[in-house]
Amino acid sequence: MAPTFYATTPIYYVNDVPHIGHAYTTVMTDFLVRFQRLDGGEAYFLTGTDEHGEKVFQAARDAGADTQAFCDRISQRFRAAWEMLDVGNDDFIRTTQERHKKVVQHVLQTVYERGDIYYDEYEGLYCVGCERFMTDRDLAAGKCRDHQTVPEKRKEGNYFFRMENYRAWLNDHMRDNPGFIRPEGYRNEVLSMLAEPIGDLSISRPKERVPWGIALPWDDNHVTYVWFDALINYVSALDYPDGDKYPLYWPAAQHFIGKDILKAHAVFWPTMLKAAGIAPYQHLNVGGFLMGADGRKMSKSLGNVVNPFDLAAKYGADAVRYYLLKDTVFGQDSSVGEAALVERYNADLANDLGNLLARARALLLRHLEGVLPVPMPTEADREVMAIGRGLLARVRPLVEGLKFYAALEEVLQFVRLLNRYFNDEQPWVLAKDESRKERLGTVLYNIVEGLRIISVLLEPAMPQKARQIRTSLGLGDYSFEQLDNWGLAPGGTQIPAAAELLFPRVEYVAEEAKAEVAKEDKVEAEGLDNNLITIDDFSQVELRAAEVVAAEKVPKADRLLKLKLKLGEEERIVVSGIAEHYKPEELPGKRVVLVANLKPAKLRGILSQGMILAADDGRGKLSLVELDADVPSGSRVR
RNA sequence: UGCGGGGUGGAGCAGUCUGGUAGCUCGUUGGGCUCAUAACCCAAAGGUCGUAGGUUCAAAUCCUGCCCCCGCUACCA
Repeated sequence: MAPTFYATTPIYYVNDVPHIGHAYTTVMTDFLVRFQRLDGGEAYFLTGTDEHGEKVFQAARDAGADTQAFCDRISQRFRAAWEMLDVGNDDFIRTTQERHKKVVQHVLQTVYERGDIYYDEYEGLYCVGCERFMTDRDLAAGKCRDHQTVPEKRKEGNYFFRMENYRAWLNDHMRDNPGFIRPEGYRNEVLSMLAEPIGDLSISRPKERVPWGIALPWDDNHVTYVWFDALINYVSALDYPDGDKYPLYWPAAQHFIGKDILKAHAVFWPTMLKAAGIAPYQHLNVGGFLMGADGRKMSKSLGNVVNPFDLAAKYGADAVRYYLLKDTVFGQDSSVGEAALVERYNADLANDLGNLLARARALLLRHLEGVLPVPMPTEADREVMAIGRGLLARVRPLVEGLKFYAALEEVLQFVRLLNRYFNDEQPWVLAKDESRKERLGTVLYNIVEGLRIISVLLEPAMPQKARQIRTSLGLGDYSFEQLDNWGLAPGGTQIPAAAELLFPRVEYVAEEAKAEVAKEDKVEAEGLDNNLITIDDFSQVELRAAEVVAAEKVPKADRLLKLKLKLGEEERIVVSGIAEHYKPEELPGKRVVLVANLKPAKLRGILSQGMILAADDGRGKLSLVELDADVPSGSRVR
């Protein structure tokens, strides 16, 4: 690997508490950093929190907290989270720190003076309730989704970064440096973004609207937009431009991110760097998403959310780290769950690795007084020795290619080979024959020596357990340099008589998961108590029986059906999102319940005059509320 | 609707860029061993690599059409 390595995770936004997505990216980064260090290189590892912007300001206000105090609290939760997962970051930057603000202003000033920032007025739809401009997705039928009000047209002055001017340069840079963004799929995605104009980037917000941010150095009435602020953390943490760390580490910068923030890191950030006269980073390593055990996006209503910190408390940080590295393919979406973790843990760690250590220790203690002998290798030992010596050479390129799962599997294959060797050489039989004591010693030595190599190669994934393996064999620490030599475990070493079981087998009890879900449901139900409405509130809703006269699919919409309803003499058109649950032809004749006094809204160009009721099972399945056929249409429903 | 990812033995996944023995883990069946955490070792069964075409001496891999699943997105009054 390269002699120096500067690795960063994203700085995590404090409007959310740490979750498995954060943990995933952070563990991958920590693995690579530890690998690099053991491989004789130098590494500097940065993580931190992103604390400015509108959402944080609002979240603090909603929580009734002082903004900075709110940031302090959430930021601390991230620190604690990484401690819990044994993440060995060198620095933890916060965008509200003075050292960061200073650098953001310096970079802004530089780019401004170079003429790449200009002022422009922007007119858009502004919702007073939300206190922000609306995008198309915030609007439904011309109204704000949250406030049901028509937003007003408003003008706002903003500063813009001439990002478009750097599009051609970035495109060329990516062509010249194929590994700039990896894996390749994400590189292609960015290249296709760059094939079309990317526009200029708004980099400021008026202070009266968003007071929580870093003031622009030349205009105190504006604060820096969060992305322009946040991305700079990667250099501000190195005390750019004058600090010692900057020239040392920046040329070796590698960012690790999840695919959700690809554009900001692959397009905004390199063009910002170029405009500021800073060299681009070396690599952007993009990870996929972790899905629930069912392969679907994690969500509370699906009950498939995996909490890595609960798992770490239950099975240990190393088990969680190993699982995330071994059972996912970096760059691709992977599904994760507790049952799969337990299966992986039992198969790889308890049965194969832990058990190998236990059986070797048992024989050493019983027959050789716990003293590691000096080996006398024979022909039968050649395969084990050769594969053990060559292990690092096979693992390293896999790690460099970000194929962590394959790198760990390579090590596990060697663990399995040692178990086979154990069975073939039958040291427990050798022990019964005093004349074969030397052979017994050699076999046990080879297994210990194999475990030494294994423990060092697993150390980036499982720092605690790796040391525990060596401790229970009376061995100290080693670097990768000491792995291609067979025989470095010193003969004569006394192994400790007692040692804790390395990885006790665990059992996954599915019932516990169910109990958790029940608990969550209960909490949600209690939450509703505070949300009670009066009978008067309810009577404002006019529900009526209606008969479906006709139904047809709305073109170019997956979920929508256009229904013609009869309410006594009256006819109504209603658009309903039930197309995935009901076929148009099965609806005519059904008596349904209509919310008759709902304000009409346009959907896919069709005016919908009301809404029909359906039960939602929380798993995306809908079931219409139906009435007996003898209820006359138009009847009031109460 | 647009964009992206995926469909490989019973389950979960590699392999696809750089065509040429379909690999790993779990599970199943039979056997071995008794040092060890009911673990370890051996053997076997089980795959028309979503589908239909095309290119090629040769396709899981390259090209085209289609089907299905997932994510974001439009759309759930």
